[in-house]
Amino acid sequence: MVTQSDPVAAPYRQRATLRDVAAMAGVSIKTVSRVVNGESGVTPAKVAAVTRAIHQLDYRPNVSASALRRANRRTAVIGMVLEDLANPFSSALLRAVEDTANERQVLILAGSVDEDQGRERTLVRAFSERRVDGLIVAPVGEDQGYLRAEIEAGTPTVFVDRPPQGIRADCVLCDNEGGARTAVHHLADAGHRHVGYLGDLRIIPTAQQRFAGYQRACLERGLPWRPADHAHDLHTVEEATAATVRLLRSADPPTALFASQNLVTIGAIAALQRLGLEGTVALVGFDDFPMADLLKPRVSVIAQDPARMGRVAAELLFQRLDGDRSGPRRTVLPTTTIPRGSGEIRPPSGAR
Amino acid sequence: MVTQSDPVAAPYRQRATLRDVAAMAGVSIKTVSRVVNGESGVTPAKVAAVTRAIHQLDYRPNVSASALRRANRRTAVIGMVLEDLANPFSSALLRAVEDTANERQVLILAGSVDEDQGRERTLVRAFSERRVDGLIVAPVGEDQGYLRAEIEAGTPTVFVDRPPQGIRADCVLCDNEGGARTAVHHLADAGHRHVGYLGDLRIIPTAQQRFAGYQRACLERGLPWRPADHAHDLHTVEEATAATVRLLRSADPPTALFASQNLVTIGAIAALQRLGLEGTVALVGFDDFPMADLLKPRVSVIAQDPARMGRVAAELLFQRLDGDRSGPRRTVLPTTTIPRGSGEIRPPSGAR
DNA sequence: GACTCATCCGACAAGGTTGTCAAACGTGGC
DNA sequence: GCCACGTTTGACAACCTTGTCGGATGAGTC
Repeated sequence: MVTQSDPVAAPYRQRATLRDVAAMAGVSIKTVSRVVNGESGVTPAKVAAVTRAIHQLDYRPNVSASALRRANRRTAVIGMVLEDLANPFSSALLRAVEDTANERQVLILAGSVDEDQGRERTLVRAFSERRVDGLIVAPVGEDQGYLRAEIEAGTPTVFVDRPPQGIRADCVLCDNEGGARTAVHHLADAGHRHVGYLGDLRIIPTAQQRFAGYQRACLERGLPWRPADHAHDLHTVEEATAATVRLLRSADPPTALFASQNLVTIGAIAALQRLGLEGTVALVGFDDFPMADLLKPRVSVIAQDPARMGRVAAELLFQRLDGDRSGPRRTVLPTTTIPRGSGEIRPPSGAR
Repeated sequence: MVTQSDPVAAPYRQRATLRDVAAMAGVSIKTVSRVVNGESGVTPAKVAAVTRAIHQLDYRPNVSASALRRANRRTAVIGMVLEDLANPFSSALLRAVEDTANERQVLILAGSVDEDQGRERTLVRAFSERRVDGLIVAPVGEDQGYLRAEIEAGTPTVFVDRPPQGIRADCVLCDNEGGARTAVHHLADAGHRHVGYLGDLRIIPTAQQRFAGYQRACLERGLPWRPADHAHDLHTVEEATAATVRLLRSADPPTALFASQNLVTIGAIAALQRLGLEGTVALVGFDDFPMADLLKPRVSVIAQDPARMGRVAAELLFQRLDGDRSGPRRTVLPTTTIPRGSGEIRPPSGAR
């Protein structure tokens, strides 16, 4: 790492305010305010004088001061609480919300919580202290009751990805149970009777729902129920790899795998490759990921649509901001099955 | 998509202010202010009364109003202008900056520009109107001179990934030329004499630098210079795939490829797979990507370290905010070569 | 010329907060 | 009981803006 530096320092110039512009244009500050906000009732001559002064001084309105005084108090900023800004799911959500917010000149404050409940609360508090107009929250904690005060104070809040607990509020979810169920049906359709389950932390509601979907499909297809084939609480690629290896080396290993999450799927693939079984053991993952169709075999997935989820959540939030005071709304988005190869591998002919 | 809704609406409760707390605690608002800010000179009895009132009213300080009045004017928010919040490079940068900012209770406003110069400017203006304390900008425009006013007004600005043009300012870059040069040397070491170049939009400075590195290495190793082997201005996976196919189907195709960017690398892989040449034609990509070591062959890359870049940039920004007024600093981070297989494929014995 | 009326404009207060300053209070020494 | 001194406290102004309101101006009508 190379750092170059050269010595210079210029004095800071104060930023111009309405008062400065007014002085230069020879009008009152209220008139400048009128021009800045495009209000009527200013003669063209004064508009021109003010506009000239604004450019000359490079005046920037102070939206914080404006929001403080303005009747509706809007700051034109919304807050987003996400699992991890660096993970593709969170960042796709963020990006979709950004695109929707952008149409309304609204900016986004975003933060990661990393499955830390305390962080979720401090982040919400920090946003609230900045008086964000609204919140979009992918909750990690076991109770979002603390958000009731925010919502009642007029900060609309939409939960995404995971439902809120301890409070009734707007949320946009994915059909986790249905998607997981479909995955197992898909594998059963290919002839598998013995499907392993690889799951995320059980405290996460979505993981619970996906396991419920797996369970339901097993019942529906009469697949044998063997707790030894269920690996739970896998939260990293490494954990998933290790668990997959363990599963496949057991006495009576599954002929197919359902991986309930992104990183878990990747861990499973790494394990399959290590054991040389990627062409033998079927695999369906929940949640699509980049490169899934460049791997060999190409990886079949149950895809969520985080961009759509973000868009729907943002649109709902803005409806609320536009005055929609109807009761809490719960939207469930469907999943899409993408067969690419790995999920269509048939069981070895000897398998029961 | 299923939406459920039920009809309820509660009236909004006004948010408590210093005045409300003061009234409840039976003190002046200034005393409450002192307690909130942990200033000395308040008797324990009053501190207790104020604290009780704060909890009872669920008081949230208004940091915007506070920043307006406070001497240093700090809002404890910084702005980040990035290429695309949804792409892994941008989001890794964002996340690293977040972690550094988090230690100081600073929040982040972030936005995507998508190679749109106009958007870069409107985003910076929007941040400036919110009076962010500092800016971290991955510039796309051809001139960042417009930022001089911001910087002179006391908003420290650090450029990342790409150097600013038209202004001398802090920046944190990656050694693009050196990394590209290393890639070609690596391929030449494996015996290749004929290395194709797949590059991003030539208006992007980093793309220029990487091409310069490619060129330099070709000269150093005496590799033949054939413009027909250079595909420029590839900005999507599809464009890269098409260009790669074209290159490899030409009369005298290269035996190795250097892909100057993430998406371009992925496009090249897709093309190689389509042509069945992934085991025959060597490939080194610039910038690592998830799954690179699960593909077959595993993909050799020149890795940048966006997390480190973000951390270094954030630290520099906070140094500036802490009063460091020394001259503009330019930091260049090294790249790392990660040989995984694709870059070590040897040319077919018949190749010149 | 007196009147109405609409338009344009600025004085003033307010939004939630903090910096300044001086008043009030308590303590200790004589 | 008086004074000096340090601590605690609140009144007030200010930060940058916008909402309210009333005054000034000019045109149009009788």
